[in-house]
Amino acid sequence: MNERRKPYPFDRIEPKWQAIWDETRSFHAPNPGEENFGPAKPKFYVLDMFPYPSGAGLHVGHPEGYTATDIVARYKRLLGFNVLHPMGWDAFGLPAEQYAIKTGQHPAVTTRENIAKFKAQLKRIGFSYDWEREVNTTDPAYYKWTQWIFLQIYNSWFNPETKKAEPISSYHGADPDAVRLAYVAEVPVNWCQELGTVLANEEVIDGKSEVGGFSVVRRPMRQWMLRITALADRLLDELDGLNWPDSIKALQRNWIGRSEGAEIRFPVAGSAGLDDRTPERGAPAITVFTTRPDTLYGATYMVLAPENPLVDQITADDYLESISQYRSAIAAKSDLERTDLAKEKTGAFTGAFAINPANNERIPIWIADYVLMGYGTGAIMGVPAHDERDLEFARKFGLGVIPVVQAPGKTPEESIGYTDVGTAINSPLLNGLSRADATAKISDWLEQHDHGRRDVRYKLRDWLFSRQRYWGEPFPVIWREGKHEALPESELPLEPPALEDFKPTGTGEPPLAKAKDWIRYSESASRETNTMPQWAGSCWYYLRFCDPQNSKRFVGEEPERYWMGGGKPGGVDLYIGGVEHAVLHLLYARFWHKVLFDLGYLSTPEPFQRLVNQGMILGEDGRKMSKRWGNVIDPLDVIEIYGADAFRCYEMFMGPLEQMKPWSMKGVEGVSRFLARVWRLIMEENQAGEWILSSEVQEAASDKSQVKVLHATIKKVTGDIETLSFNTAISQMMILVNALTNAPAKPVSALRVLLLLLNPFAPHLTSELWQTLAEKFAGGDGEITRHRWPEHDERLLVEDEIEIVLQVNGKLRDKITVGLDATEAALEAAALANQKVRNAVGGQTIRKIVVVPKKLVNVVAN
RNA sequence: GCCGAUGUGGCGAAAUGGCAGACGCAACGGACUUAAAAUCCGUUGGGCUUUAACGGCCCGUGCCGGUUCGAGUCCGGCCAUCGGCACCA
Repeated sequence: MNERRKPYPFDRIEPKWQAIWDETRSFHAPNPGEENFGPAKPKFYVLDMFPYPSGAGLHVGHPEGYTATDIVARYKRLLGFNVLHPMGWDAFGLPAEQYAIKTGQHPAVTTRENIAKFKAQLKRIGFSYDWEREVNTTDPAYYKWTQWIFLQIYNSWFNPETKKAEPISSYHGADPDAVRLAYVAEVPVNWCQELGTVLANEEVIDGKSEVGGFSVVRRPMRQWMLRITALADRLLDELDGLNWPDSIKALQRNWIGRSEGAEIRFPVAGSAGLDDRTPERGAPAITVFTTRPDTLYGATYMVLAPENPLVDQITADDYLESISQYRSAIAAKSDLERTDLAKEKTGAFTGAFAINPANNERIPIWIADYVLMGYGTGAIMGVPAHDERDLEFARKFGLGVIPVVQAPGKTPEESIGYTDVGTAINSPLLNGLSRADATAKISDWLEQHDHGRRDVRYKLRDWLFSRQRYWGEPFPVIWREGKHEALPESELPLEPPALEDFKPTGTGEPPLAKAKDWIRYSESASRETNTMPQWAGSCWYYLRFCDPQNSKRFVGEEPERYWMGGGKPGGVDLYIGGVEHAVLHLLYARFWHKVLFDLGYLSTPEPFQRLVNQGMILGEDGRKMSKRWGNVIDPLDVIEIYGADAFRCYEMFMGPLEQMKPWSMKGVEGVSRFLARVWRLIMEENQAGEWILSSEVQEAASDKSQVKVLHATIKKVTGDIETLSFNTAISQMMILVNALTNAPAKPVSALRVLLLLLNPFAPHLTSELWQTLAEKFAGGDGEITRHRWPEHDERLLVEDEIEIVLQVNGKLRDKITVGLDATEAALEAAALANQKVRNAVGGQTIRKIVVVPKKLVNVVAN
């Protein structure tokens, strides 16, 4: 590529200003009590989702959100806010460890290198982070508090009466370990052999690991769990008050998956061939969960999940073999095969019967893999007339259909999906009732007769919180005689052992188990060898940013109150990041936050008040950027050619922040041209080819049309930054620059306003030009960042004459210019006198004339 | 299947129910230049029309309908694309 002349010297001014900002601590946000803290200033906390510092460095997706928050941060500072705008590193996690295993380098080393690279790249883009607040989740001074928070969770329980997390000391039951918010359970988990670890449900996509895409199997293991389900209702209900995209709220609601219904108990009647004999061995009843208790009369069979332990107790001797065969066949299937919707229903009869409590009918009990052990009670009542899946099963195995609610003029089978229009039939207690009434009545009846009770179930599972990996926070827990205990707070941070070999063991035993000395805690106690998942550190980093150096507390009370609480509605004022965290990070962080809030450590119940997701940036070919397509754009390459300011502005000019949009180098060039035009408004080249202040820059007054466009721009840019409509803000500044370019004289006052408006977008360019103007013209002393955001004067936007649109039957016919004070009658008269309007009306009769003052006249005729 | 988002020129896009396509890209024309690049100025949704000239007329925001003096925008019903969830009882 031939060396072309830079349109303006960004390669000189960008490093210059980045150095000045560092030296003068331009973007340090003082905490209450700190030097230079202004108590009168309102606070604004604007946060990015901190990155995982991968070896590949930044891609163009990172700076999209970061530029948006940086513009808001710089704008709010100019408005006089005390702005918290921090950055840090989510540095624990699988990729660093996988890389370490491959290269033999310790993950701490690669992590340190990657962070240095990321940080240099971010600085190169000119972000105004307060680097004095940098945090790193793998720093013992940080994860000390991650471990401490785990202990707070471990030492609490959810009190159903207060609906709050409380210290475990307020629990008066026999076994506190049964109610802790962090507990150990032997549960079927997602085991990934390739990664050598278990994974949370949220980390498994289509039966494969989210990281690496390796296959994941179900396997029972003893694991640490966090009781997030206890907070399910609050996590659901408190979404309502948040300023988040509806789509993200919907994703979380969907993930929590609240269903209201009832638990119903069906007594087991006896085995086939042993009519009506009460069984002697166990299994007195099967409990099901249903969202449709009003269809109880239609239950013609029952189904247990194949894994349900009750199967062993109820299966009749003659059926033991066929049931056993079916269960083995199902166990051999992967999750993916099992959940394949297209496949036919399968199942096997247990030989046992249950009694429908509503009508005392004997109904057969089957097992089938369309019933899942993990949801509800692992058992259902089969109601073929009201559930398509049950109908399919009943048809295949001939299990009868009794309509309970029937649509008018439809057969029972046709009634499925139309039940709402009918009223109950074939249901002695419920006949004639609407669905809502029938549900209420049967629920009351079940409770009165002790056959069941109202119940709520969630799709949300408790959070599987342990991993069999090396590169994570060790649990601050020891084991003594088979029981877990919290490590004393004084022993935090608990650092992992310095292992030479940190590869997964392949057996499910964590790598830390290899560190025999480290494991041994005392004569009688040993350490927990699992580690925490990557999510742990990111669950609370936004809190640490408020007070990152505090060695006494995870966050000081006063800084927390100031940055997170104080003003209503509180919390992080603006949080921008990728949509991929809709149900993982954002749900986990809310959970931790609520527990800490309940325990009295925090001043607001929700962490993130306003959330925005930036859209993905695609390659120039419209495909997702990927090495495979060779369409990956490296931000540093772009900055090399066009400069950081052009890069920032282009990313914001591409289109709406939240929208997915393709990259265009031509587009970058266009924005770069715009910035060069701004430069040349103020600078010109002398004979020697040096840039000097342009002779056209003068201390003159702006003319009327300049004043108008200037104030329109102040108004538009201010409003657009508030709504994050950066693309239209830049458009408006282009209009202003075009107007100034055409003017023979460039008034200093107008230029200064332009520079202030553009400063959040192109901070280097505007800083340099501001300084250049200050050298010759009074009134601009000091850095641009110390000045005030301009305000527009509405009176200067008012036009003397306005253009009025003339329509006939809603179609544009002409435009006329009238005085501002034209009355409605005058407008009407002007319209009727207009030749084009008269032509359009022709011989028709005028029925009506609509006059919208200052806008239009519409003549309706036919 | 359920939930959510999106659909406007050659392209990225803009438009409190009131002039559709601001701004930018690309393209074309012009100025400057020995020439090119850069820069500056202009034209640019489609169609029809001999308009001498200021032009004139029709169509146009995924599709069908509705509300309204007036719909890209509001309402109802479809279609397509993308994303999420999915045998959750």
